[in-house]
Amino acid sequence: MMCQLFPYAEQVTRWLEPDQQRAWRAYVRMQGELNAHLSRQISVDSEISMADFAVLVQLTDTVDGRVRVLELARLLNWEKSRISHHVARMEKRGLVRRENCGSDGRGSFVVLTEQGRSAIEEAAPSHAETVRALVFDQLSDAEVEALREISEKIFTRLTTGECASVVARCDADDPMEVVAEESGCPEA
Amino acid sequence: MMCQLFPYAEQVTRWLEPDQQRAWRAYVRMQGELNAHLSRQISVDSEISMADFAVLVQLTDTVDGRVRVLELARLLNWEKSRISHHVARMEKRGLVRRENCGSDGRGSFVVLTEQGRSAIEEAAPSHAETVRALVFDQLSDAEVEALREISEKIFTRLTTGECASVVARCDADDPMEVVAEESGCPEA
DNA sequence: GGAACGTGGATGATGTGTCAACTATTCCCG
DNA sequence: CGGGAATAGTTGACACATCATCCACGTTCC
Repeated sequence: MMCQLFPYAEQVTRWLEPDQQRAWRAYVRMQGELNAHLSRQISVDSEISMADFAVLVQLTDTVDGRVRVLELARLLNWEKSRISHHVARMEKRGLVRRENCGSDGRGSFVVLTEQGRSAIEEAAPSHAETVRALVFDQLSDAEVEALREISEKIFTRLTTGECASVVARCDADDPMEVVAEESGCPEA
Repeated sequence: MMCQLFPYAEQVTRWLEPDQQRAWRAYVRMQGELNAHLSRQISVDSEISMADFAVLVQLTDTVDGRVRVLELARLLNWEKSRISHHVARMEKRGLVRRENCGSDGRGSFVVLTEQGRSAIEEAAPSHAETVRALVFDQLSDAEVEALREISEKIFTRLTTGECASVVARCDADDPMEVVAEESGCPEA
């Protein structure tokens, strides 16, 4: 590509090296395509979306299938208004329901319904299978390890120091573990 | 995590191995956070979004700053209705304008305006800097190489064979190169 | 020339994410 | 006890992506 954008002599921005540029392009392209593919797969194979799936996983992962709204936001690393809207939509479809919290008049629980439980039980196996087929069947053990290390390094950078302060989200100690947890569920 | 989802004896789904599970969790978490961070950064530091940026890059990358609508969709690997809606919004904000195509009565061009050009010229440097700081400053040369190879392997799997046929998008030979191109602009 | 079919593109409905208020409750401190 | 600050959660406006549908034009082939 010819970069025609910044023909300025006084350009001081540190652009990417050619190697970095190729890697970045490959990554961006891959993650966009992978996200799109996984979203499509789950919504075609079942009646729920990736976001629904994420919420349902968190609910399924508790003993009584009930989680406080902001706790859910924290677990998923979502904004509170996002979780609020999303729970409202899921409630309308019967996947969850809301219950008042007795001990705290402000709070409310999100509770898994039977319909919600069967929805995720239907969706999870093919989703896990897809992740395995698209990602891990392509990679060697060393590459899997490298993927983890690279991801952790970048994630650490994103969530420490001045970066973290920019983030307007619920600070989560364990965000976006959603698919990983289900997909990797080893003892089922 | 205790997987309480599928306590079925007849479970046949091949779940992920523990190592794969950790890698997947790290990846999902990282890419979610990185996407969010880049989107926020670009829209805070400038008047455009990541999607606007992507469109503007493609326009900037041609000699006359004009691209046919579906060509744009192909370049970005977007659906045609997505590009149509998005161009409409960008036109409303003065970043681009549409022009009829003389040689094909059905077609139309998307044309970069002066305002669009200054918008991307304002947005690009800090975006490139952010990508470099968040991603490549964290990685060794070997890791950059690994990231590229991993991404390419997965991308290849996504765009070949039965996978590709599921995709309802414009088949692009060079999709999502957007940020990479700008961020890596070496000769500016 | 014209019917059939493909292509370029727009449109409206719907679901989703973000931001900025806003309400209601609880906490804290004098 | 009273009053401000923090917390839990909702709401509305808006930007965005997807899907199905539609229309205008072009191509092909008879």
